[in-house]
Amino acid sequence: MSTGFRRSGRPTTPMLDREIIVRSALDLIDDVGAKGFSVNLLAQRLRVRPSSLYNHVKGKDDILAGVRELVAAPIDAGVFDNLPWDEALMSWARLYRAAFAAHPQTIPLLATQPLPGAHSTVRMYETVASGLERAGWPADTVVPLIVGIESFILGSALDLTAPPTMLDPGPDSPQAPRFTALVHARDEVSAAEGRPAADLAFEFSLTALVDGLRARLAEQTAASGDSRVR
Amino acid sequence: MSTGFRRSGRPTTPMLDREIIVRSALDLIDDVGAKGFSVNLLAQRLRVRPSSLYNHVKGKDDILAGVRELVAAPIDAGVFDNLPWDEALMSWARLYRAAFAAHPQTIPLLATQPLPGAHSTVRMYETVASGLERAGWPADTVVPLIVGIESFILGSALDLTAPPTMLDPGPDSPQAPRFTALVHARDEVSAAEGRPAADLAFEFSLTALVDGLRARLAEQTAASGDSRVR
DNA sequence: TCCAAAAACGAATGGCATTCGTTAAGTAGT
DNA sequence: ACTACTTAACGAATGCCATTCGTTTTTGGA
Repeated sequence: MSTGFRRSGRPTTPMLDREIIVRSALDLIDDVGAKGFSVNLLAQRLRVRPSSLYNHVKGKDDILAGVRELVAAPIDAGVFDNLPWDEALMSWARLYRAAFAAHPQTIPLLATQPLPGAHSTVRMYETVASGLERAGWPADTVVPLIVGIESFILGSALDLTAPPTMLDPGPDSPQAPRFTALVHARDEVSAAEGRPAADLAFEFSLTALVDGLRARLAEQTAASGDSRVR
Repeated sequence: MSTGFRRSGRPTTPMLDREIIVRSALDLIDDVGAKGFSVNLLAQRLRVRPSSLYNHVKGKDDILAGVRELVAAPIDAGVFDNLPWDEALMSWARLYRAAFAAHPQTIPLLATQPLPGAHSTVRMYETVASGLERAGWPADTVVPLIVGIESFILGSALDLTAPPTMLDPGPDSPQAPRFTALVHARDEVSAAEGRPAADLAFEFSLTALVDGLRARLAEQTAASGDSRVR
């Protein structure tokens, strides 16, 4: 019968490994938010002293890198192998945003820190880039396109962390009558369709962005007399 | 002759006010980066004990809110009063991004924290929203449009904090041959034009986004038989 | 069987934001 | 001019944080 604490010395069965730590960290962030997350609290949850974690993990940044991999895991670029580039791009963008939307509390923690050179990440970029190149995008435009849409996705993810309604101090703010009215118009549509306003904004701009890209590609292939597959 | 330190008690001439603190904070962040910034270090720069700051400012978050106002000050939505909506939107987006690009170290600090309800911010939204409404955008689409383009801008600002070149581990990474080649193609264009790659990506996608928006508006006004100014 | 590595603890370090009590100087009212 | 209040600085203390190091115990391979 355990007395509830453990003396010094290696335990008979290990309490920790990287996997356990990282998964528990994600749970903790989901529970207490980015601001509340700390290594000490994580150790407490794992029934372990904070210093024990450092046998498996380099430090807080390393833990967050692991959390990032976990959150990003469901982002599958495989759609680029099966769909036309424009449909694939939209699917990928939705998956990407949905992955972060599933853990909105992690966004402030993960958005800033530079992305990991993890294999999975590089493989994803390779798939997306190859798909766009195959579709006929000029070599020097593929990476800017990816960077641009990724910026949009990440910015939209950040938007998820903002308070749900943009601004609504008093019954209506006399400072910005038009803006206030337009926010209400948006909210009504959101309520009528039963979808969060942030989702509608994302779809609206994603559609516009991809429409614009389609037009640009058509223009470019017409000008160069190029004829590629899809 | 001062001995270099000050005893307790109110000083003969005040050392601090909110303005001084906030401006110095921005300078400090520009110098030492988001990670290096701390209230203690700021106090040290101001030749003052940390606790003195709390006579003028509520805390670190309050300081950052002030920094945000400072950084965002040059974002002028006045273009919406003088230009067609699409040109105004692009000008505004460039100003917005440039404001953050002028202080890239602040981005990790400011991107996450929810935006302030400052008067200047609300006024800006009012101007933008009114401009778009005047141009014929349906009431329920104006706010989604603003949210979308703002997400893109903020995401692009975050991109500025990332290492300049996206990925380039060895001479070429065998994991992602196409992607690596396409990064190089982008870098060559960037070098040839003498502009940072991030700028080109921003312009590329901003153009596509606004192109898509233009098409959507044309479609909508045609469908509804509407005829507005501009 | 012995020994190095692994994996836990416990104590300590230095940094952090913030609070509180103290002190001294301006300020307003009598 | 004396008093009382407010202002704005200091100094000490609190409680949190991430991280390091030395110690202890157990495991697993030679």
